[in-house]
Amino acid sequence: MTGKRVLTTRENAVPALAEAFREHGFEGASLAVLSKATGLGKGSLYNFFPGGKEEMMEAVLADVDRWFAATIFAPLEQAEDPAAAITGMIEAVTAYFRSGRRVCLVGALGLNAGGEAFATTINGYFSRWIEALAHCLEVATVPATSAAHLAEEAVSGIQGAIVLARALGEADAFNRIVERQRATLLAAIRGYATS
Amino acid sequence: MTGKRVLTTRENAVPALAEAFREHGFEGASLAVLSKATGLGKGSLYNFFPGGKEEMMEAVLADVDRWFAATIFAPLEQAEDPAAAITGMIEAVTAYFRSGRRVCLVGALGLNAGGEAFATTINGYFSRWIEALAHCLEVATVPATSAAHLAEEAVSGIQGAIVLARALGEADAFNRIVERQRATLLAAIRGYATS
DNA sequence: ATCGAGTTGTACCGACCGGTACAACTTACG
DNA sequence: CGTAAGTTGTACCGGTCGGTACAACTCGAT
Repeated sequence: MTGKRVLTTRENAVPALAEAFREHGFEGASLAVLSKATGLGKGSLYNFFPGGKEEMMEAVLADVDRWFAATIFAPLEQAEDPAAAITGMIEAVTAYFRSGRRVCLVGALGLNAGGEAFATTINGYFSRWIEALAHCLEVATVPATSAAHLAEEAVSGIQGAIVLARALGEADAFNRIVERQRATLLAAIRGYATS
Repeated sequence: MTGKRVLTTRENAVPALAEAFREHGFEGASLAVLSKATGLGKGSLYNFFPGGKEEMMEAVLADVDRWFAATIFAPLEQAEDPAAAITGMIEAVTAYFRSGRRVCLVGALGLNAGGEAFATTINGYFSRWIEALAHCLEVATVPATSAAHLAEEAVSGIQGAIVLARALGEADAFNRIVERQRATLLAAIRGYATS
């Protein structure tokens, strides 16, 4: 226990790894790419992440999950002000995904095979998001089944907005779609719960 | 011009290539994978696709585009019976994507970098889909701006449904979401065009 | 100054990558 | 049957993959 943390890098490198995985995918992000992205040599990377790429991705996913839990899930779950929580979610998501220019790491990982190793993490990410949003809607006037459907649709819609905005190279498409999601959710809160 | 087509394979191999690209992505689909998927050796593959993987993907995308144009876009564009065209679109899409178990090749290609080489094809696929659906809605009572928004939202929603169903490993999620899209579109046709 | 735990770059490994070359084969036509 | 165009498997190329080994280095504690 002499040298503690000389330059403290492991947690420091995670955001750079996340960006690299987002841009190139899990299989596409070679060690050369990850090394350049972090500024660390292979030796350093394997020193911090002995499990290799898989452990790096696990660390990234844990970091992403922590961020979403604190910034998005928690406000929805406590839901003292449902409308504000939903508006906050939309704004946070728009900023985080940079209007669709930035890919959702978890969603993309679930699409391409090779993400099977992280299946439970991926499932948990979306499950918790949907449940948190549904709970927030239930705290408002929305009945349980409608809340579940609306939540599922909103989370799905955000993912679709990312795909479409990327495909069209049109960030405004993301903003438009997500804004409509917000309006739908807020309308439901105000008592227009559909069947 | 003696040997015509001995076993006529080029067009015959495209569906197998498409499945391989869907399952492994563009970068993840190695020549070994493609060879096994098609049952053809590397020599045969390069005989039919001298441009390598890129030409194979182009052929696959052209095939996908042909299928969508004939099965989905054309009925929307002629739109003699808008409601029937929309219901047909939803049913065809559900069958094609196997309730989300099957990935949308074009959407996934747009997410992961490396699909940049096919950017215009990807853009065209989604643009035409949205425009065809919007035109179909316009043929019904829906005003132009609402039609454009609804169409954009529906196509985006289908992509999101694929992402979510895959992430949750729950095919029913796809069916639920897509069914709601159908209901929304048909409701709009019946005159409930929103702002 | 010395030591040792922690950190880093670099050389290297076998495996596999996309792609090429080419000999062996199949087949239609004369 | 002979031949040539078309098709196929296989060996091979340089390069890169993920991962390992290890010597050189940093730096706080003594």
